[in-house]
Amino acid sequence: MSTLTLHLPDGSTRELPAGSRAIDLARAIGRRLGQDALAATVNDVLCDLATELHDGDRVSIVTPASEEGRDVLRHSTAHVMAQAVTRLWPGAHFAIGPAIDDGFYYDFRLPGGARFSDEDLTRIDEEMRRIIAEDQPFVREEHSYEDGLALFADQPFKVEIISGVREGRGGEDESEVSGSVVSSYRNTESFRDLCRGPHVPSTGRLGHFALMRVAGAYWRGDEKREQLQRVYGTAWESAAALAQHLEFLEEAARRDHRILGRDLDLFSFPSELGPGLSVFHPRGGTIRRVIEEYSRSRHVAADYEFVYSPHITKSVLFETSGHLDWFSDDMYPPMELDEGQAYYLKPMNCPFHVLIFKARQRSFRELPLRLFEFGSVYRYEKSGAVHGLTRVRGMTQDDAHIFCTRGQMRDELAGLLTFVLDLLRDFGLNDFYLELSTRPEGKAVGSDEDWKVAEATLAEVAAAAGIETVLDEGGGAFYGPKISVQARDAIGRTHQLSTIQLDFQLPARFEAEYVSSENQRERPVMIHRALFGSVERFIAILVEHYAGNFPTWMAPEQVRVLGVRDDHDEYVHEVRRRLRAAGLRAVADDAHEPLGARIRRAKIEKVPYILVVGDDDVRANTVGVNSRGSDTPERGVDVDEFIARLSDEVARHGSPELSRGA
RNA sequence: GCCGGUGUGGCGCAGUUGGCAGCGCAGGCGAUUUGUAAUCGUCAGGUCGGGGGUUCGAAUCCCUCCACCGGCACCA
Repeated sequence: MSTLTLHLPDGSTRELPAGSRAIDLARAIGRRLGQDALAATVNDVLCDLATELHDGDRVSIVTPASEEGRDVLRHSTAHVMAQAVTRLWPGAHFAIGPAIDDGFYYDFRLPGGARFSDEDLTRIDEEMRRIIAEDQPFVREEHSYEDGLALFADQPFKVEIISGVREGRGGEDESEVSGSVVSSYRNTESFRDLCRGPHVPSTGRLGHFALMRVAGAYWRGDEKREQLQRVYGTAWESAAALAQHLEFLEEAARRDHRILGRDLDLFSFPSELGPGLSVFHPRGGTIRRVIEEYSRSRHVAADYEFVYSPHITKSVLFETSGHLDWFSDDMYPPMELDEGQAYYLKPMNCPFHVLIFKARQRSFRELPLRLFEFGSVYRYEKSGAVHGLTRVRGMTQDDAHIFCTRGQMRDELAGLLTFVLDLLRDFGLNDFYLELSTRPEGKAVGSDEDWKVAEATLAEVAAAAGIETVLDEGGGAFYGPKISVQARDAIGRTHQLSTIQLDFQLPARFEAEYVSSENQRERPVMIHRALFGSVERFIAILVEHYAGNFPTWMAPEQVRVLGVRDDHDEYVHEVRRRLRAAGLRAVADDAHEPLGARIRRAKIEKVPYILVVGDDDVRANTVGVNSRGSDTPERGVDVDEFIARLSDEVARHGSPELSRGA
């Protein structure tokens, strides 16, 4: 056959001479595409532009400004980095270097146990730019298993990868080795890397990258194995895209809740308390109280019962629950009391709620029984894990456990998911996807049958919710699978928020029972759920989502009242008194400073409304309104009208009746 | 826990080859009386993360511990 018929993504076909490669197709389609092309997808497989095409192939050309294109150029940039490092540190061993979100990394072992310093990043960067200027080709070569081992004989990590695949370990689809064929990419006579590809045609196509940081990383992610030196970089298709990403990182840094928490006087981590232990200051405390009160009101409306449990318990509770078997290393060590009785600080609330369920005989008529508690828990997080309010050693969960029959669980879960999403939307989060986490192999308890039913039920409910759902294989808890709600924040980052877990195990371990309509003792199903996760972490996410500009209903201080001169102070306090009488959080600033300075301070403190009052206002019973985010103040607003306006704004965001579906 | 980095008034920073710990903001006090993002002056505030060592002398050099930051691992 002398011509090939190729199918393009738009449904059209194109004829090319036999023996044509993907790059020939790109050039045939257009000169510009020929120049832009980085790789191709042939019959849904990503591959090099040099790939030879066959009659009937479905081909699309991969260009830089696409997910696949960025992946290819990031992965190729990682290879360039590996070459740069081996040039600078002859004898360096390199392990793996994949593309990741926003960039790439590569793991190295330097000769003599040397470590990268920050200055080394600059040297590596410069060397990489030299390699890019040399415009070295990426040449794919395939070798036999034995030749592959010989080629990489001086690279022990590569040898391990090659032989590992051969021995059937880690034969996943991302492998560089398939069957007996080992593929590599060669840039120069002296540098090649084991790789499945694809890569850009030559290093000259790269260059919009920045090396970010060096970090330690365990070989193969296993903490029992050697720790390597990992260099992270970011890489993009254009200088503009790179600049935009760096700007995004700066924006994220400006929103950092640890910084804003201090600047806005919300919370702190006194070193006297220890790592991961926070205190909430009055302003942060107000935000927290508003959030908690709102959550309570929504839970009341959804037929939850409110319960309370102590912070410590005898060990038997966590022996029965099984948590001591799994998590004792992550719990605060026990205190020995009463002749050797061990008491533990509680790391979670569920066993307490089971005891409340078991406190008396339960009838099917009581189910579903929904027990809610803002439960403070303590977990001995490893020292390297604590992070601001998002990973702490003491936190409060908005925790509830729902006891229901097997027949009820599907509807209960479906209703719960709606409840969760509604509540999160009320806090201004509205871009979600779900994650379905299944049985963790090797660390799960319970029968296969129970797990199957639980996973299937959750999958069904997730599907019915009509929200994008991704599978998290093996990510469930030891006692059951879970759905977690992932929320995207104002700058597009995702945070795992609510988790909903289905559990057949704890009721069995505690021998929880209810009496059915047939007068039989039956075992209830338990649903664990936390909507905020931890209140502390939720607040951290909201601080960053809003960049500290909390909506008025949550703002610690809603209004600040300033007089133009101090002889307006009496009226200032009068206005403040009326605002507070209307239930608004108002503060007067009567410091003897110029108005501009006091306005500036209020703006920096992100107060939603600044009221300025002067002679005209005293005379007319009005205020000047300077709203956050607006640079044109309103003058002469009637005080009662302002109060009504603000009360309405707060009520619309903060009441269950109005916010639900409104 | 592991790898790397950083610790100087509340915050942000400066501090030469080891030689009297400084600046700005914030804070107190006084003056100023201001219509929409910084009035002026003045005062106070530090065991330079803790401990040990070297030295005539340490914020500075060495050891060690702690905390924090970035990752890894972990995350009921």
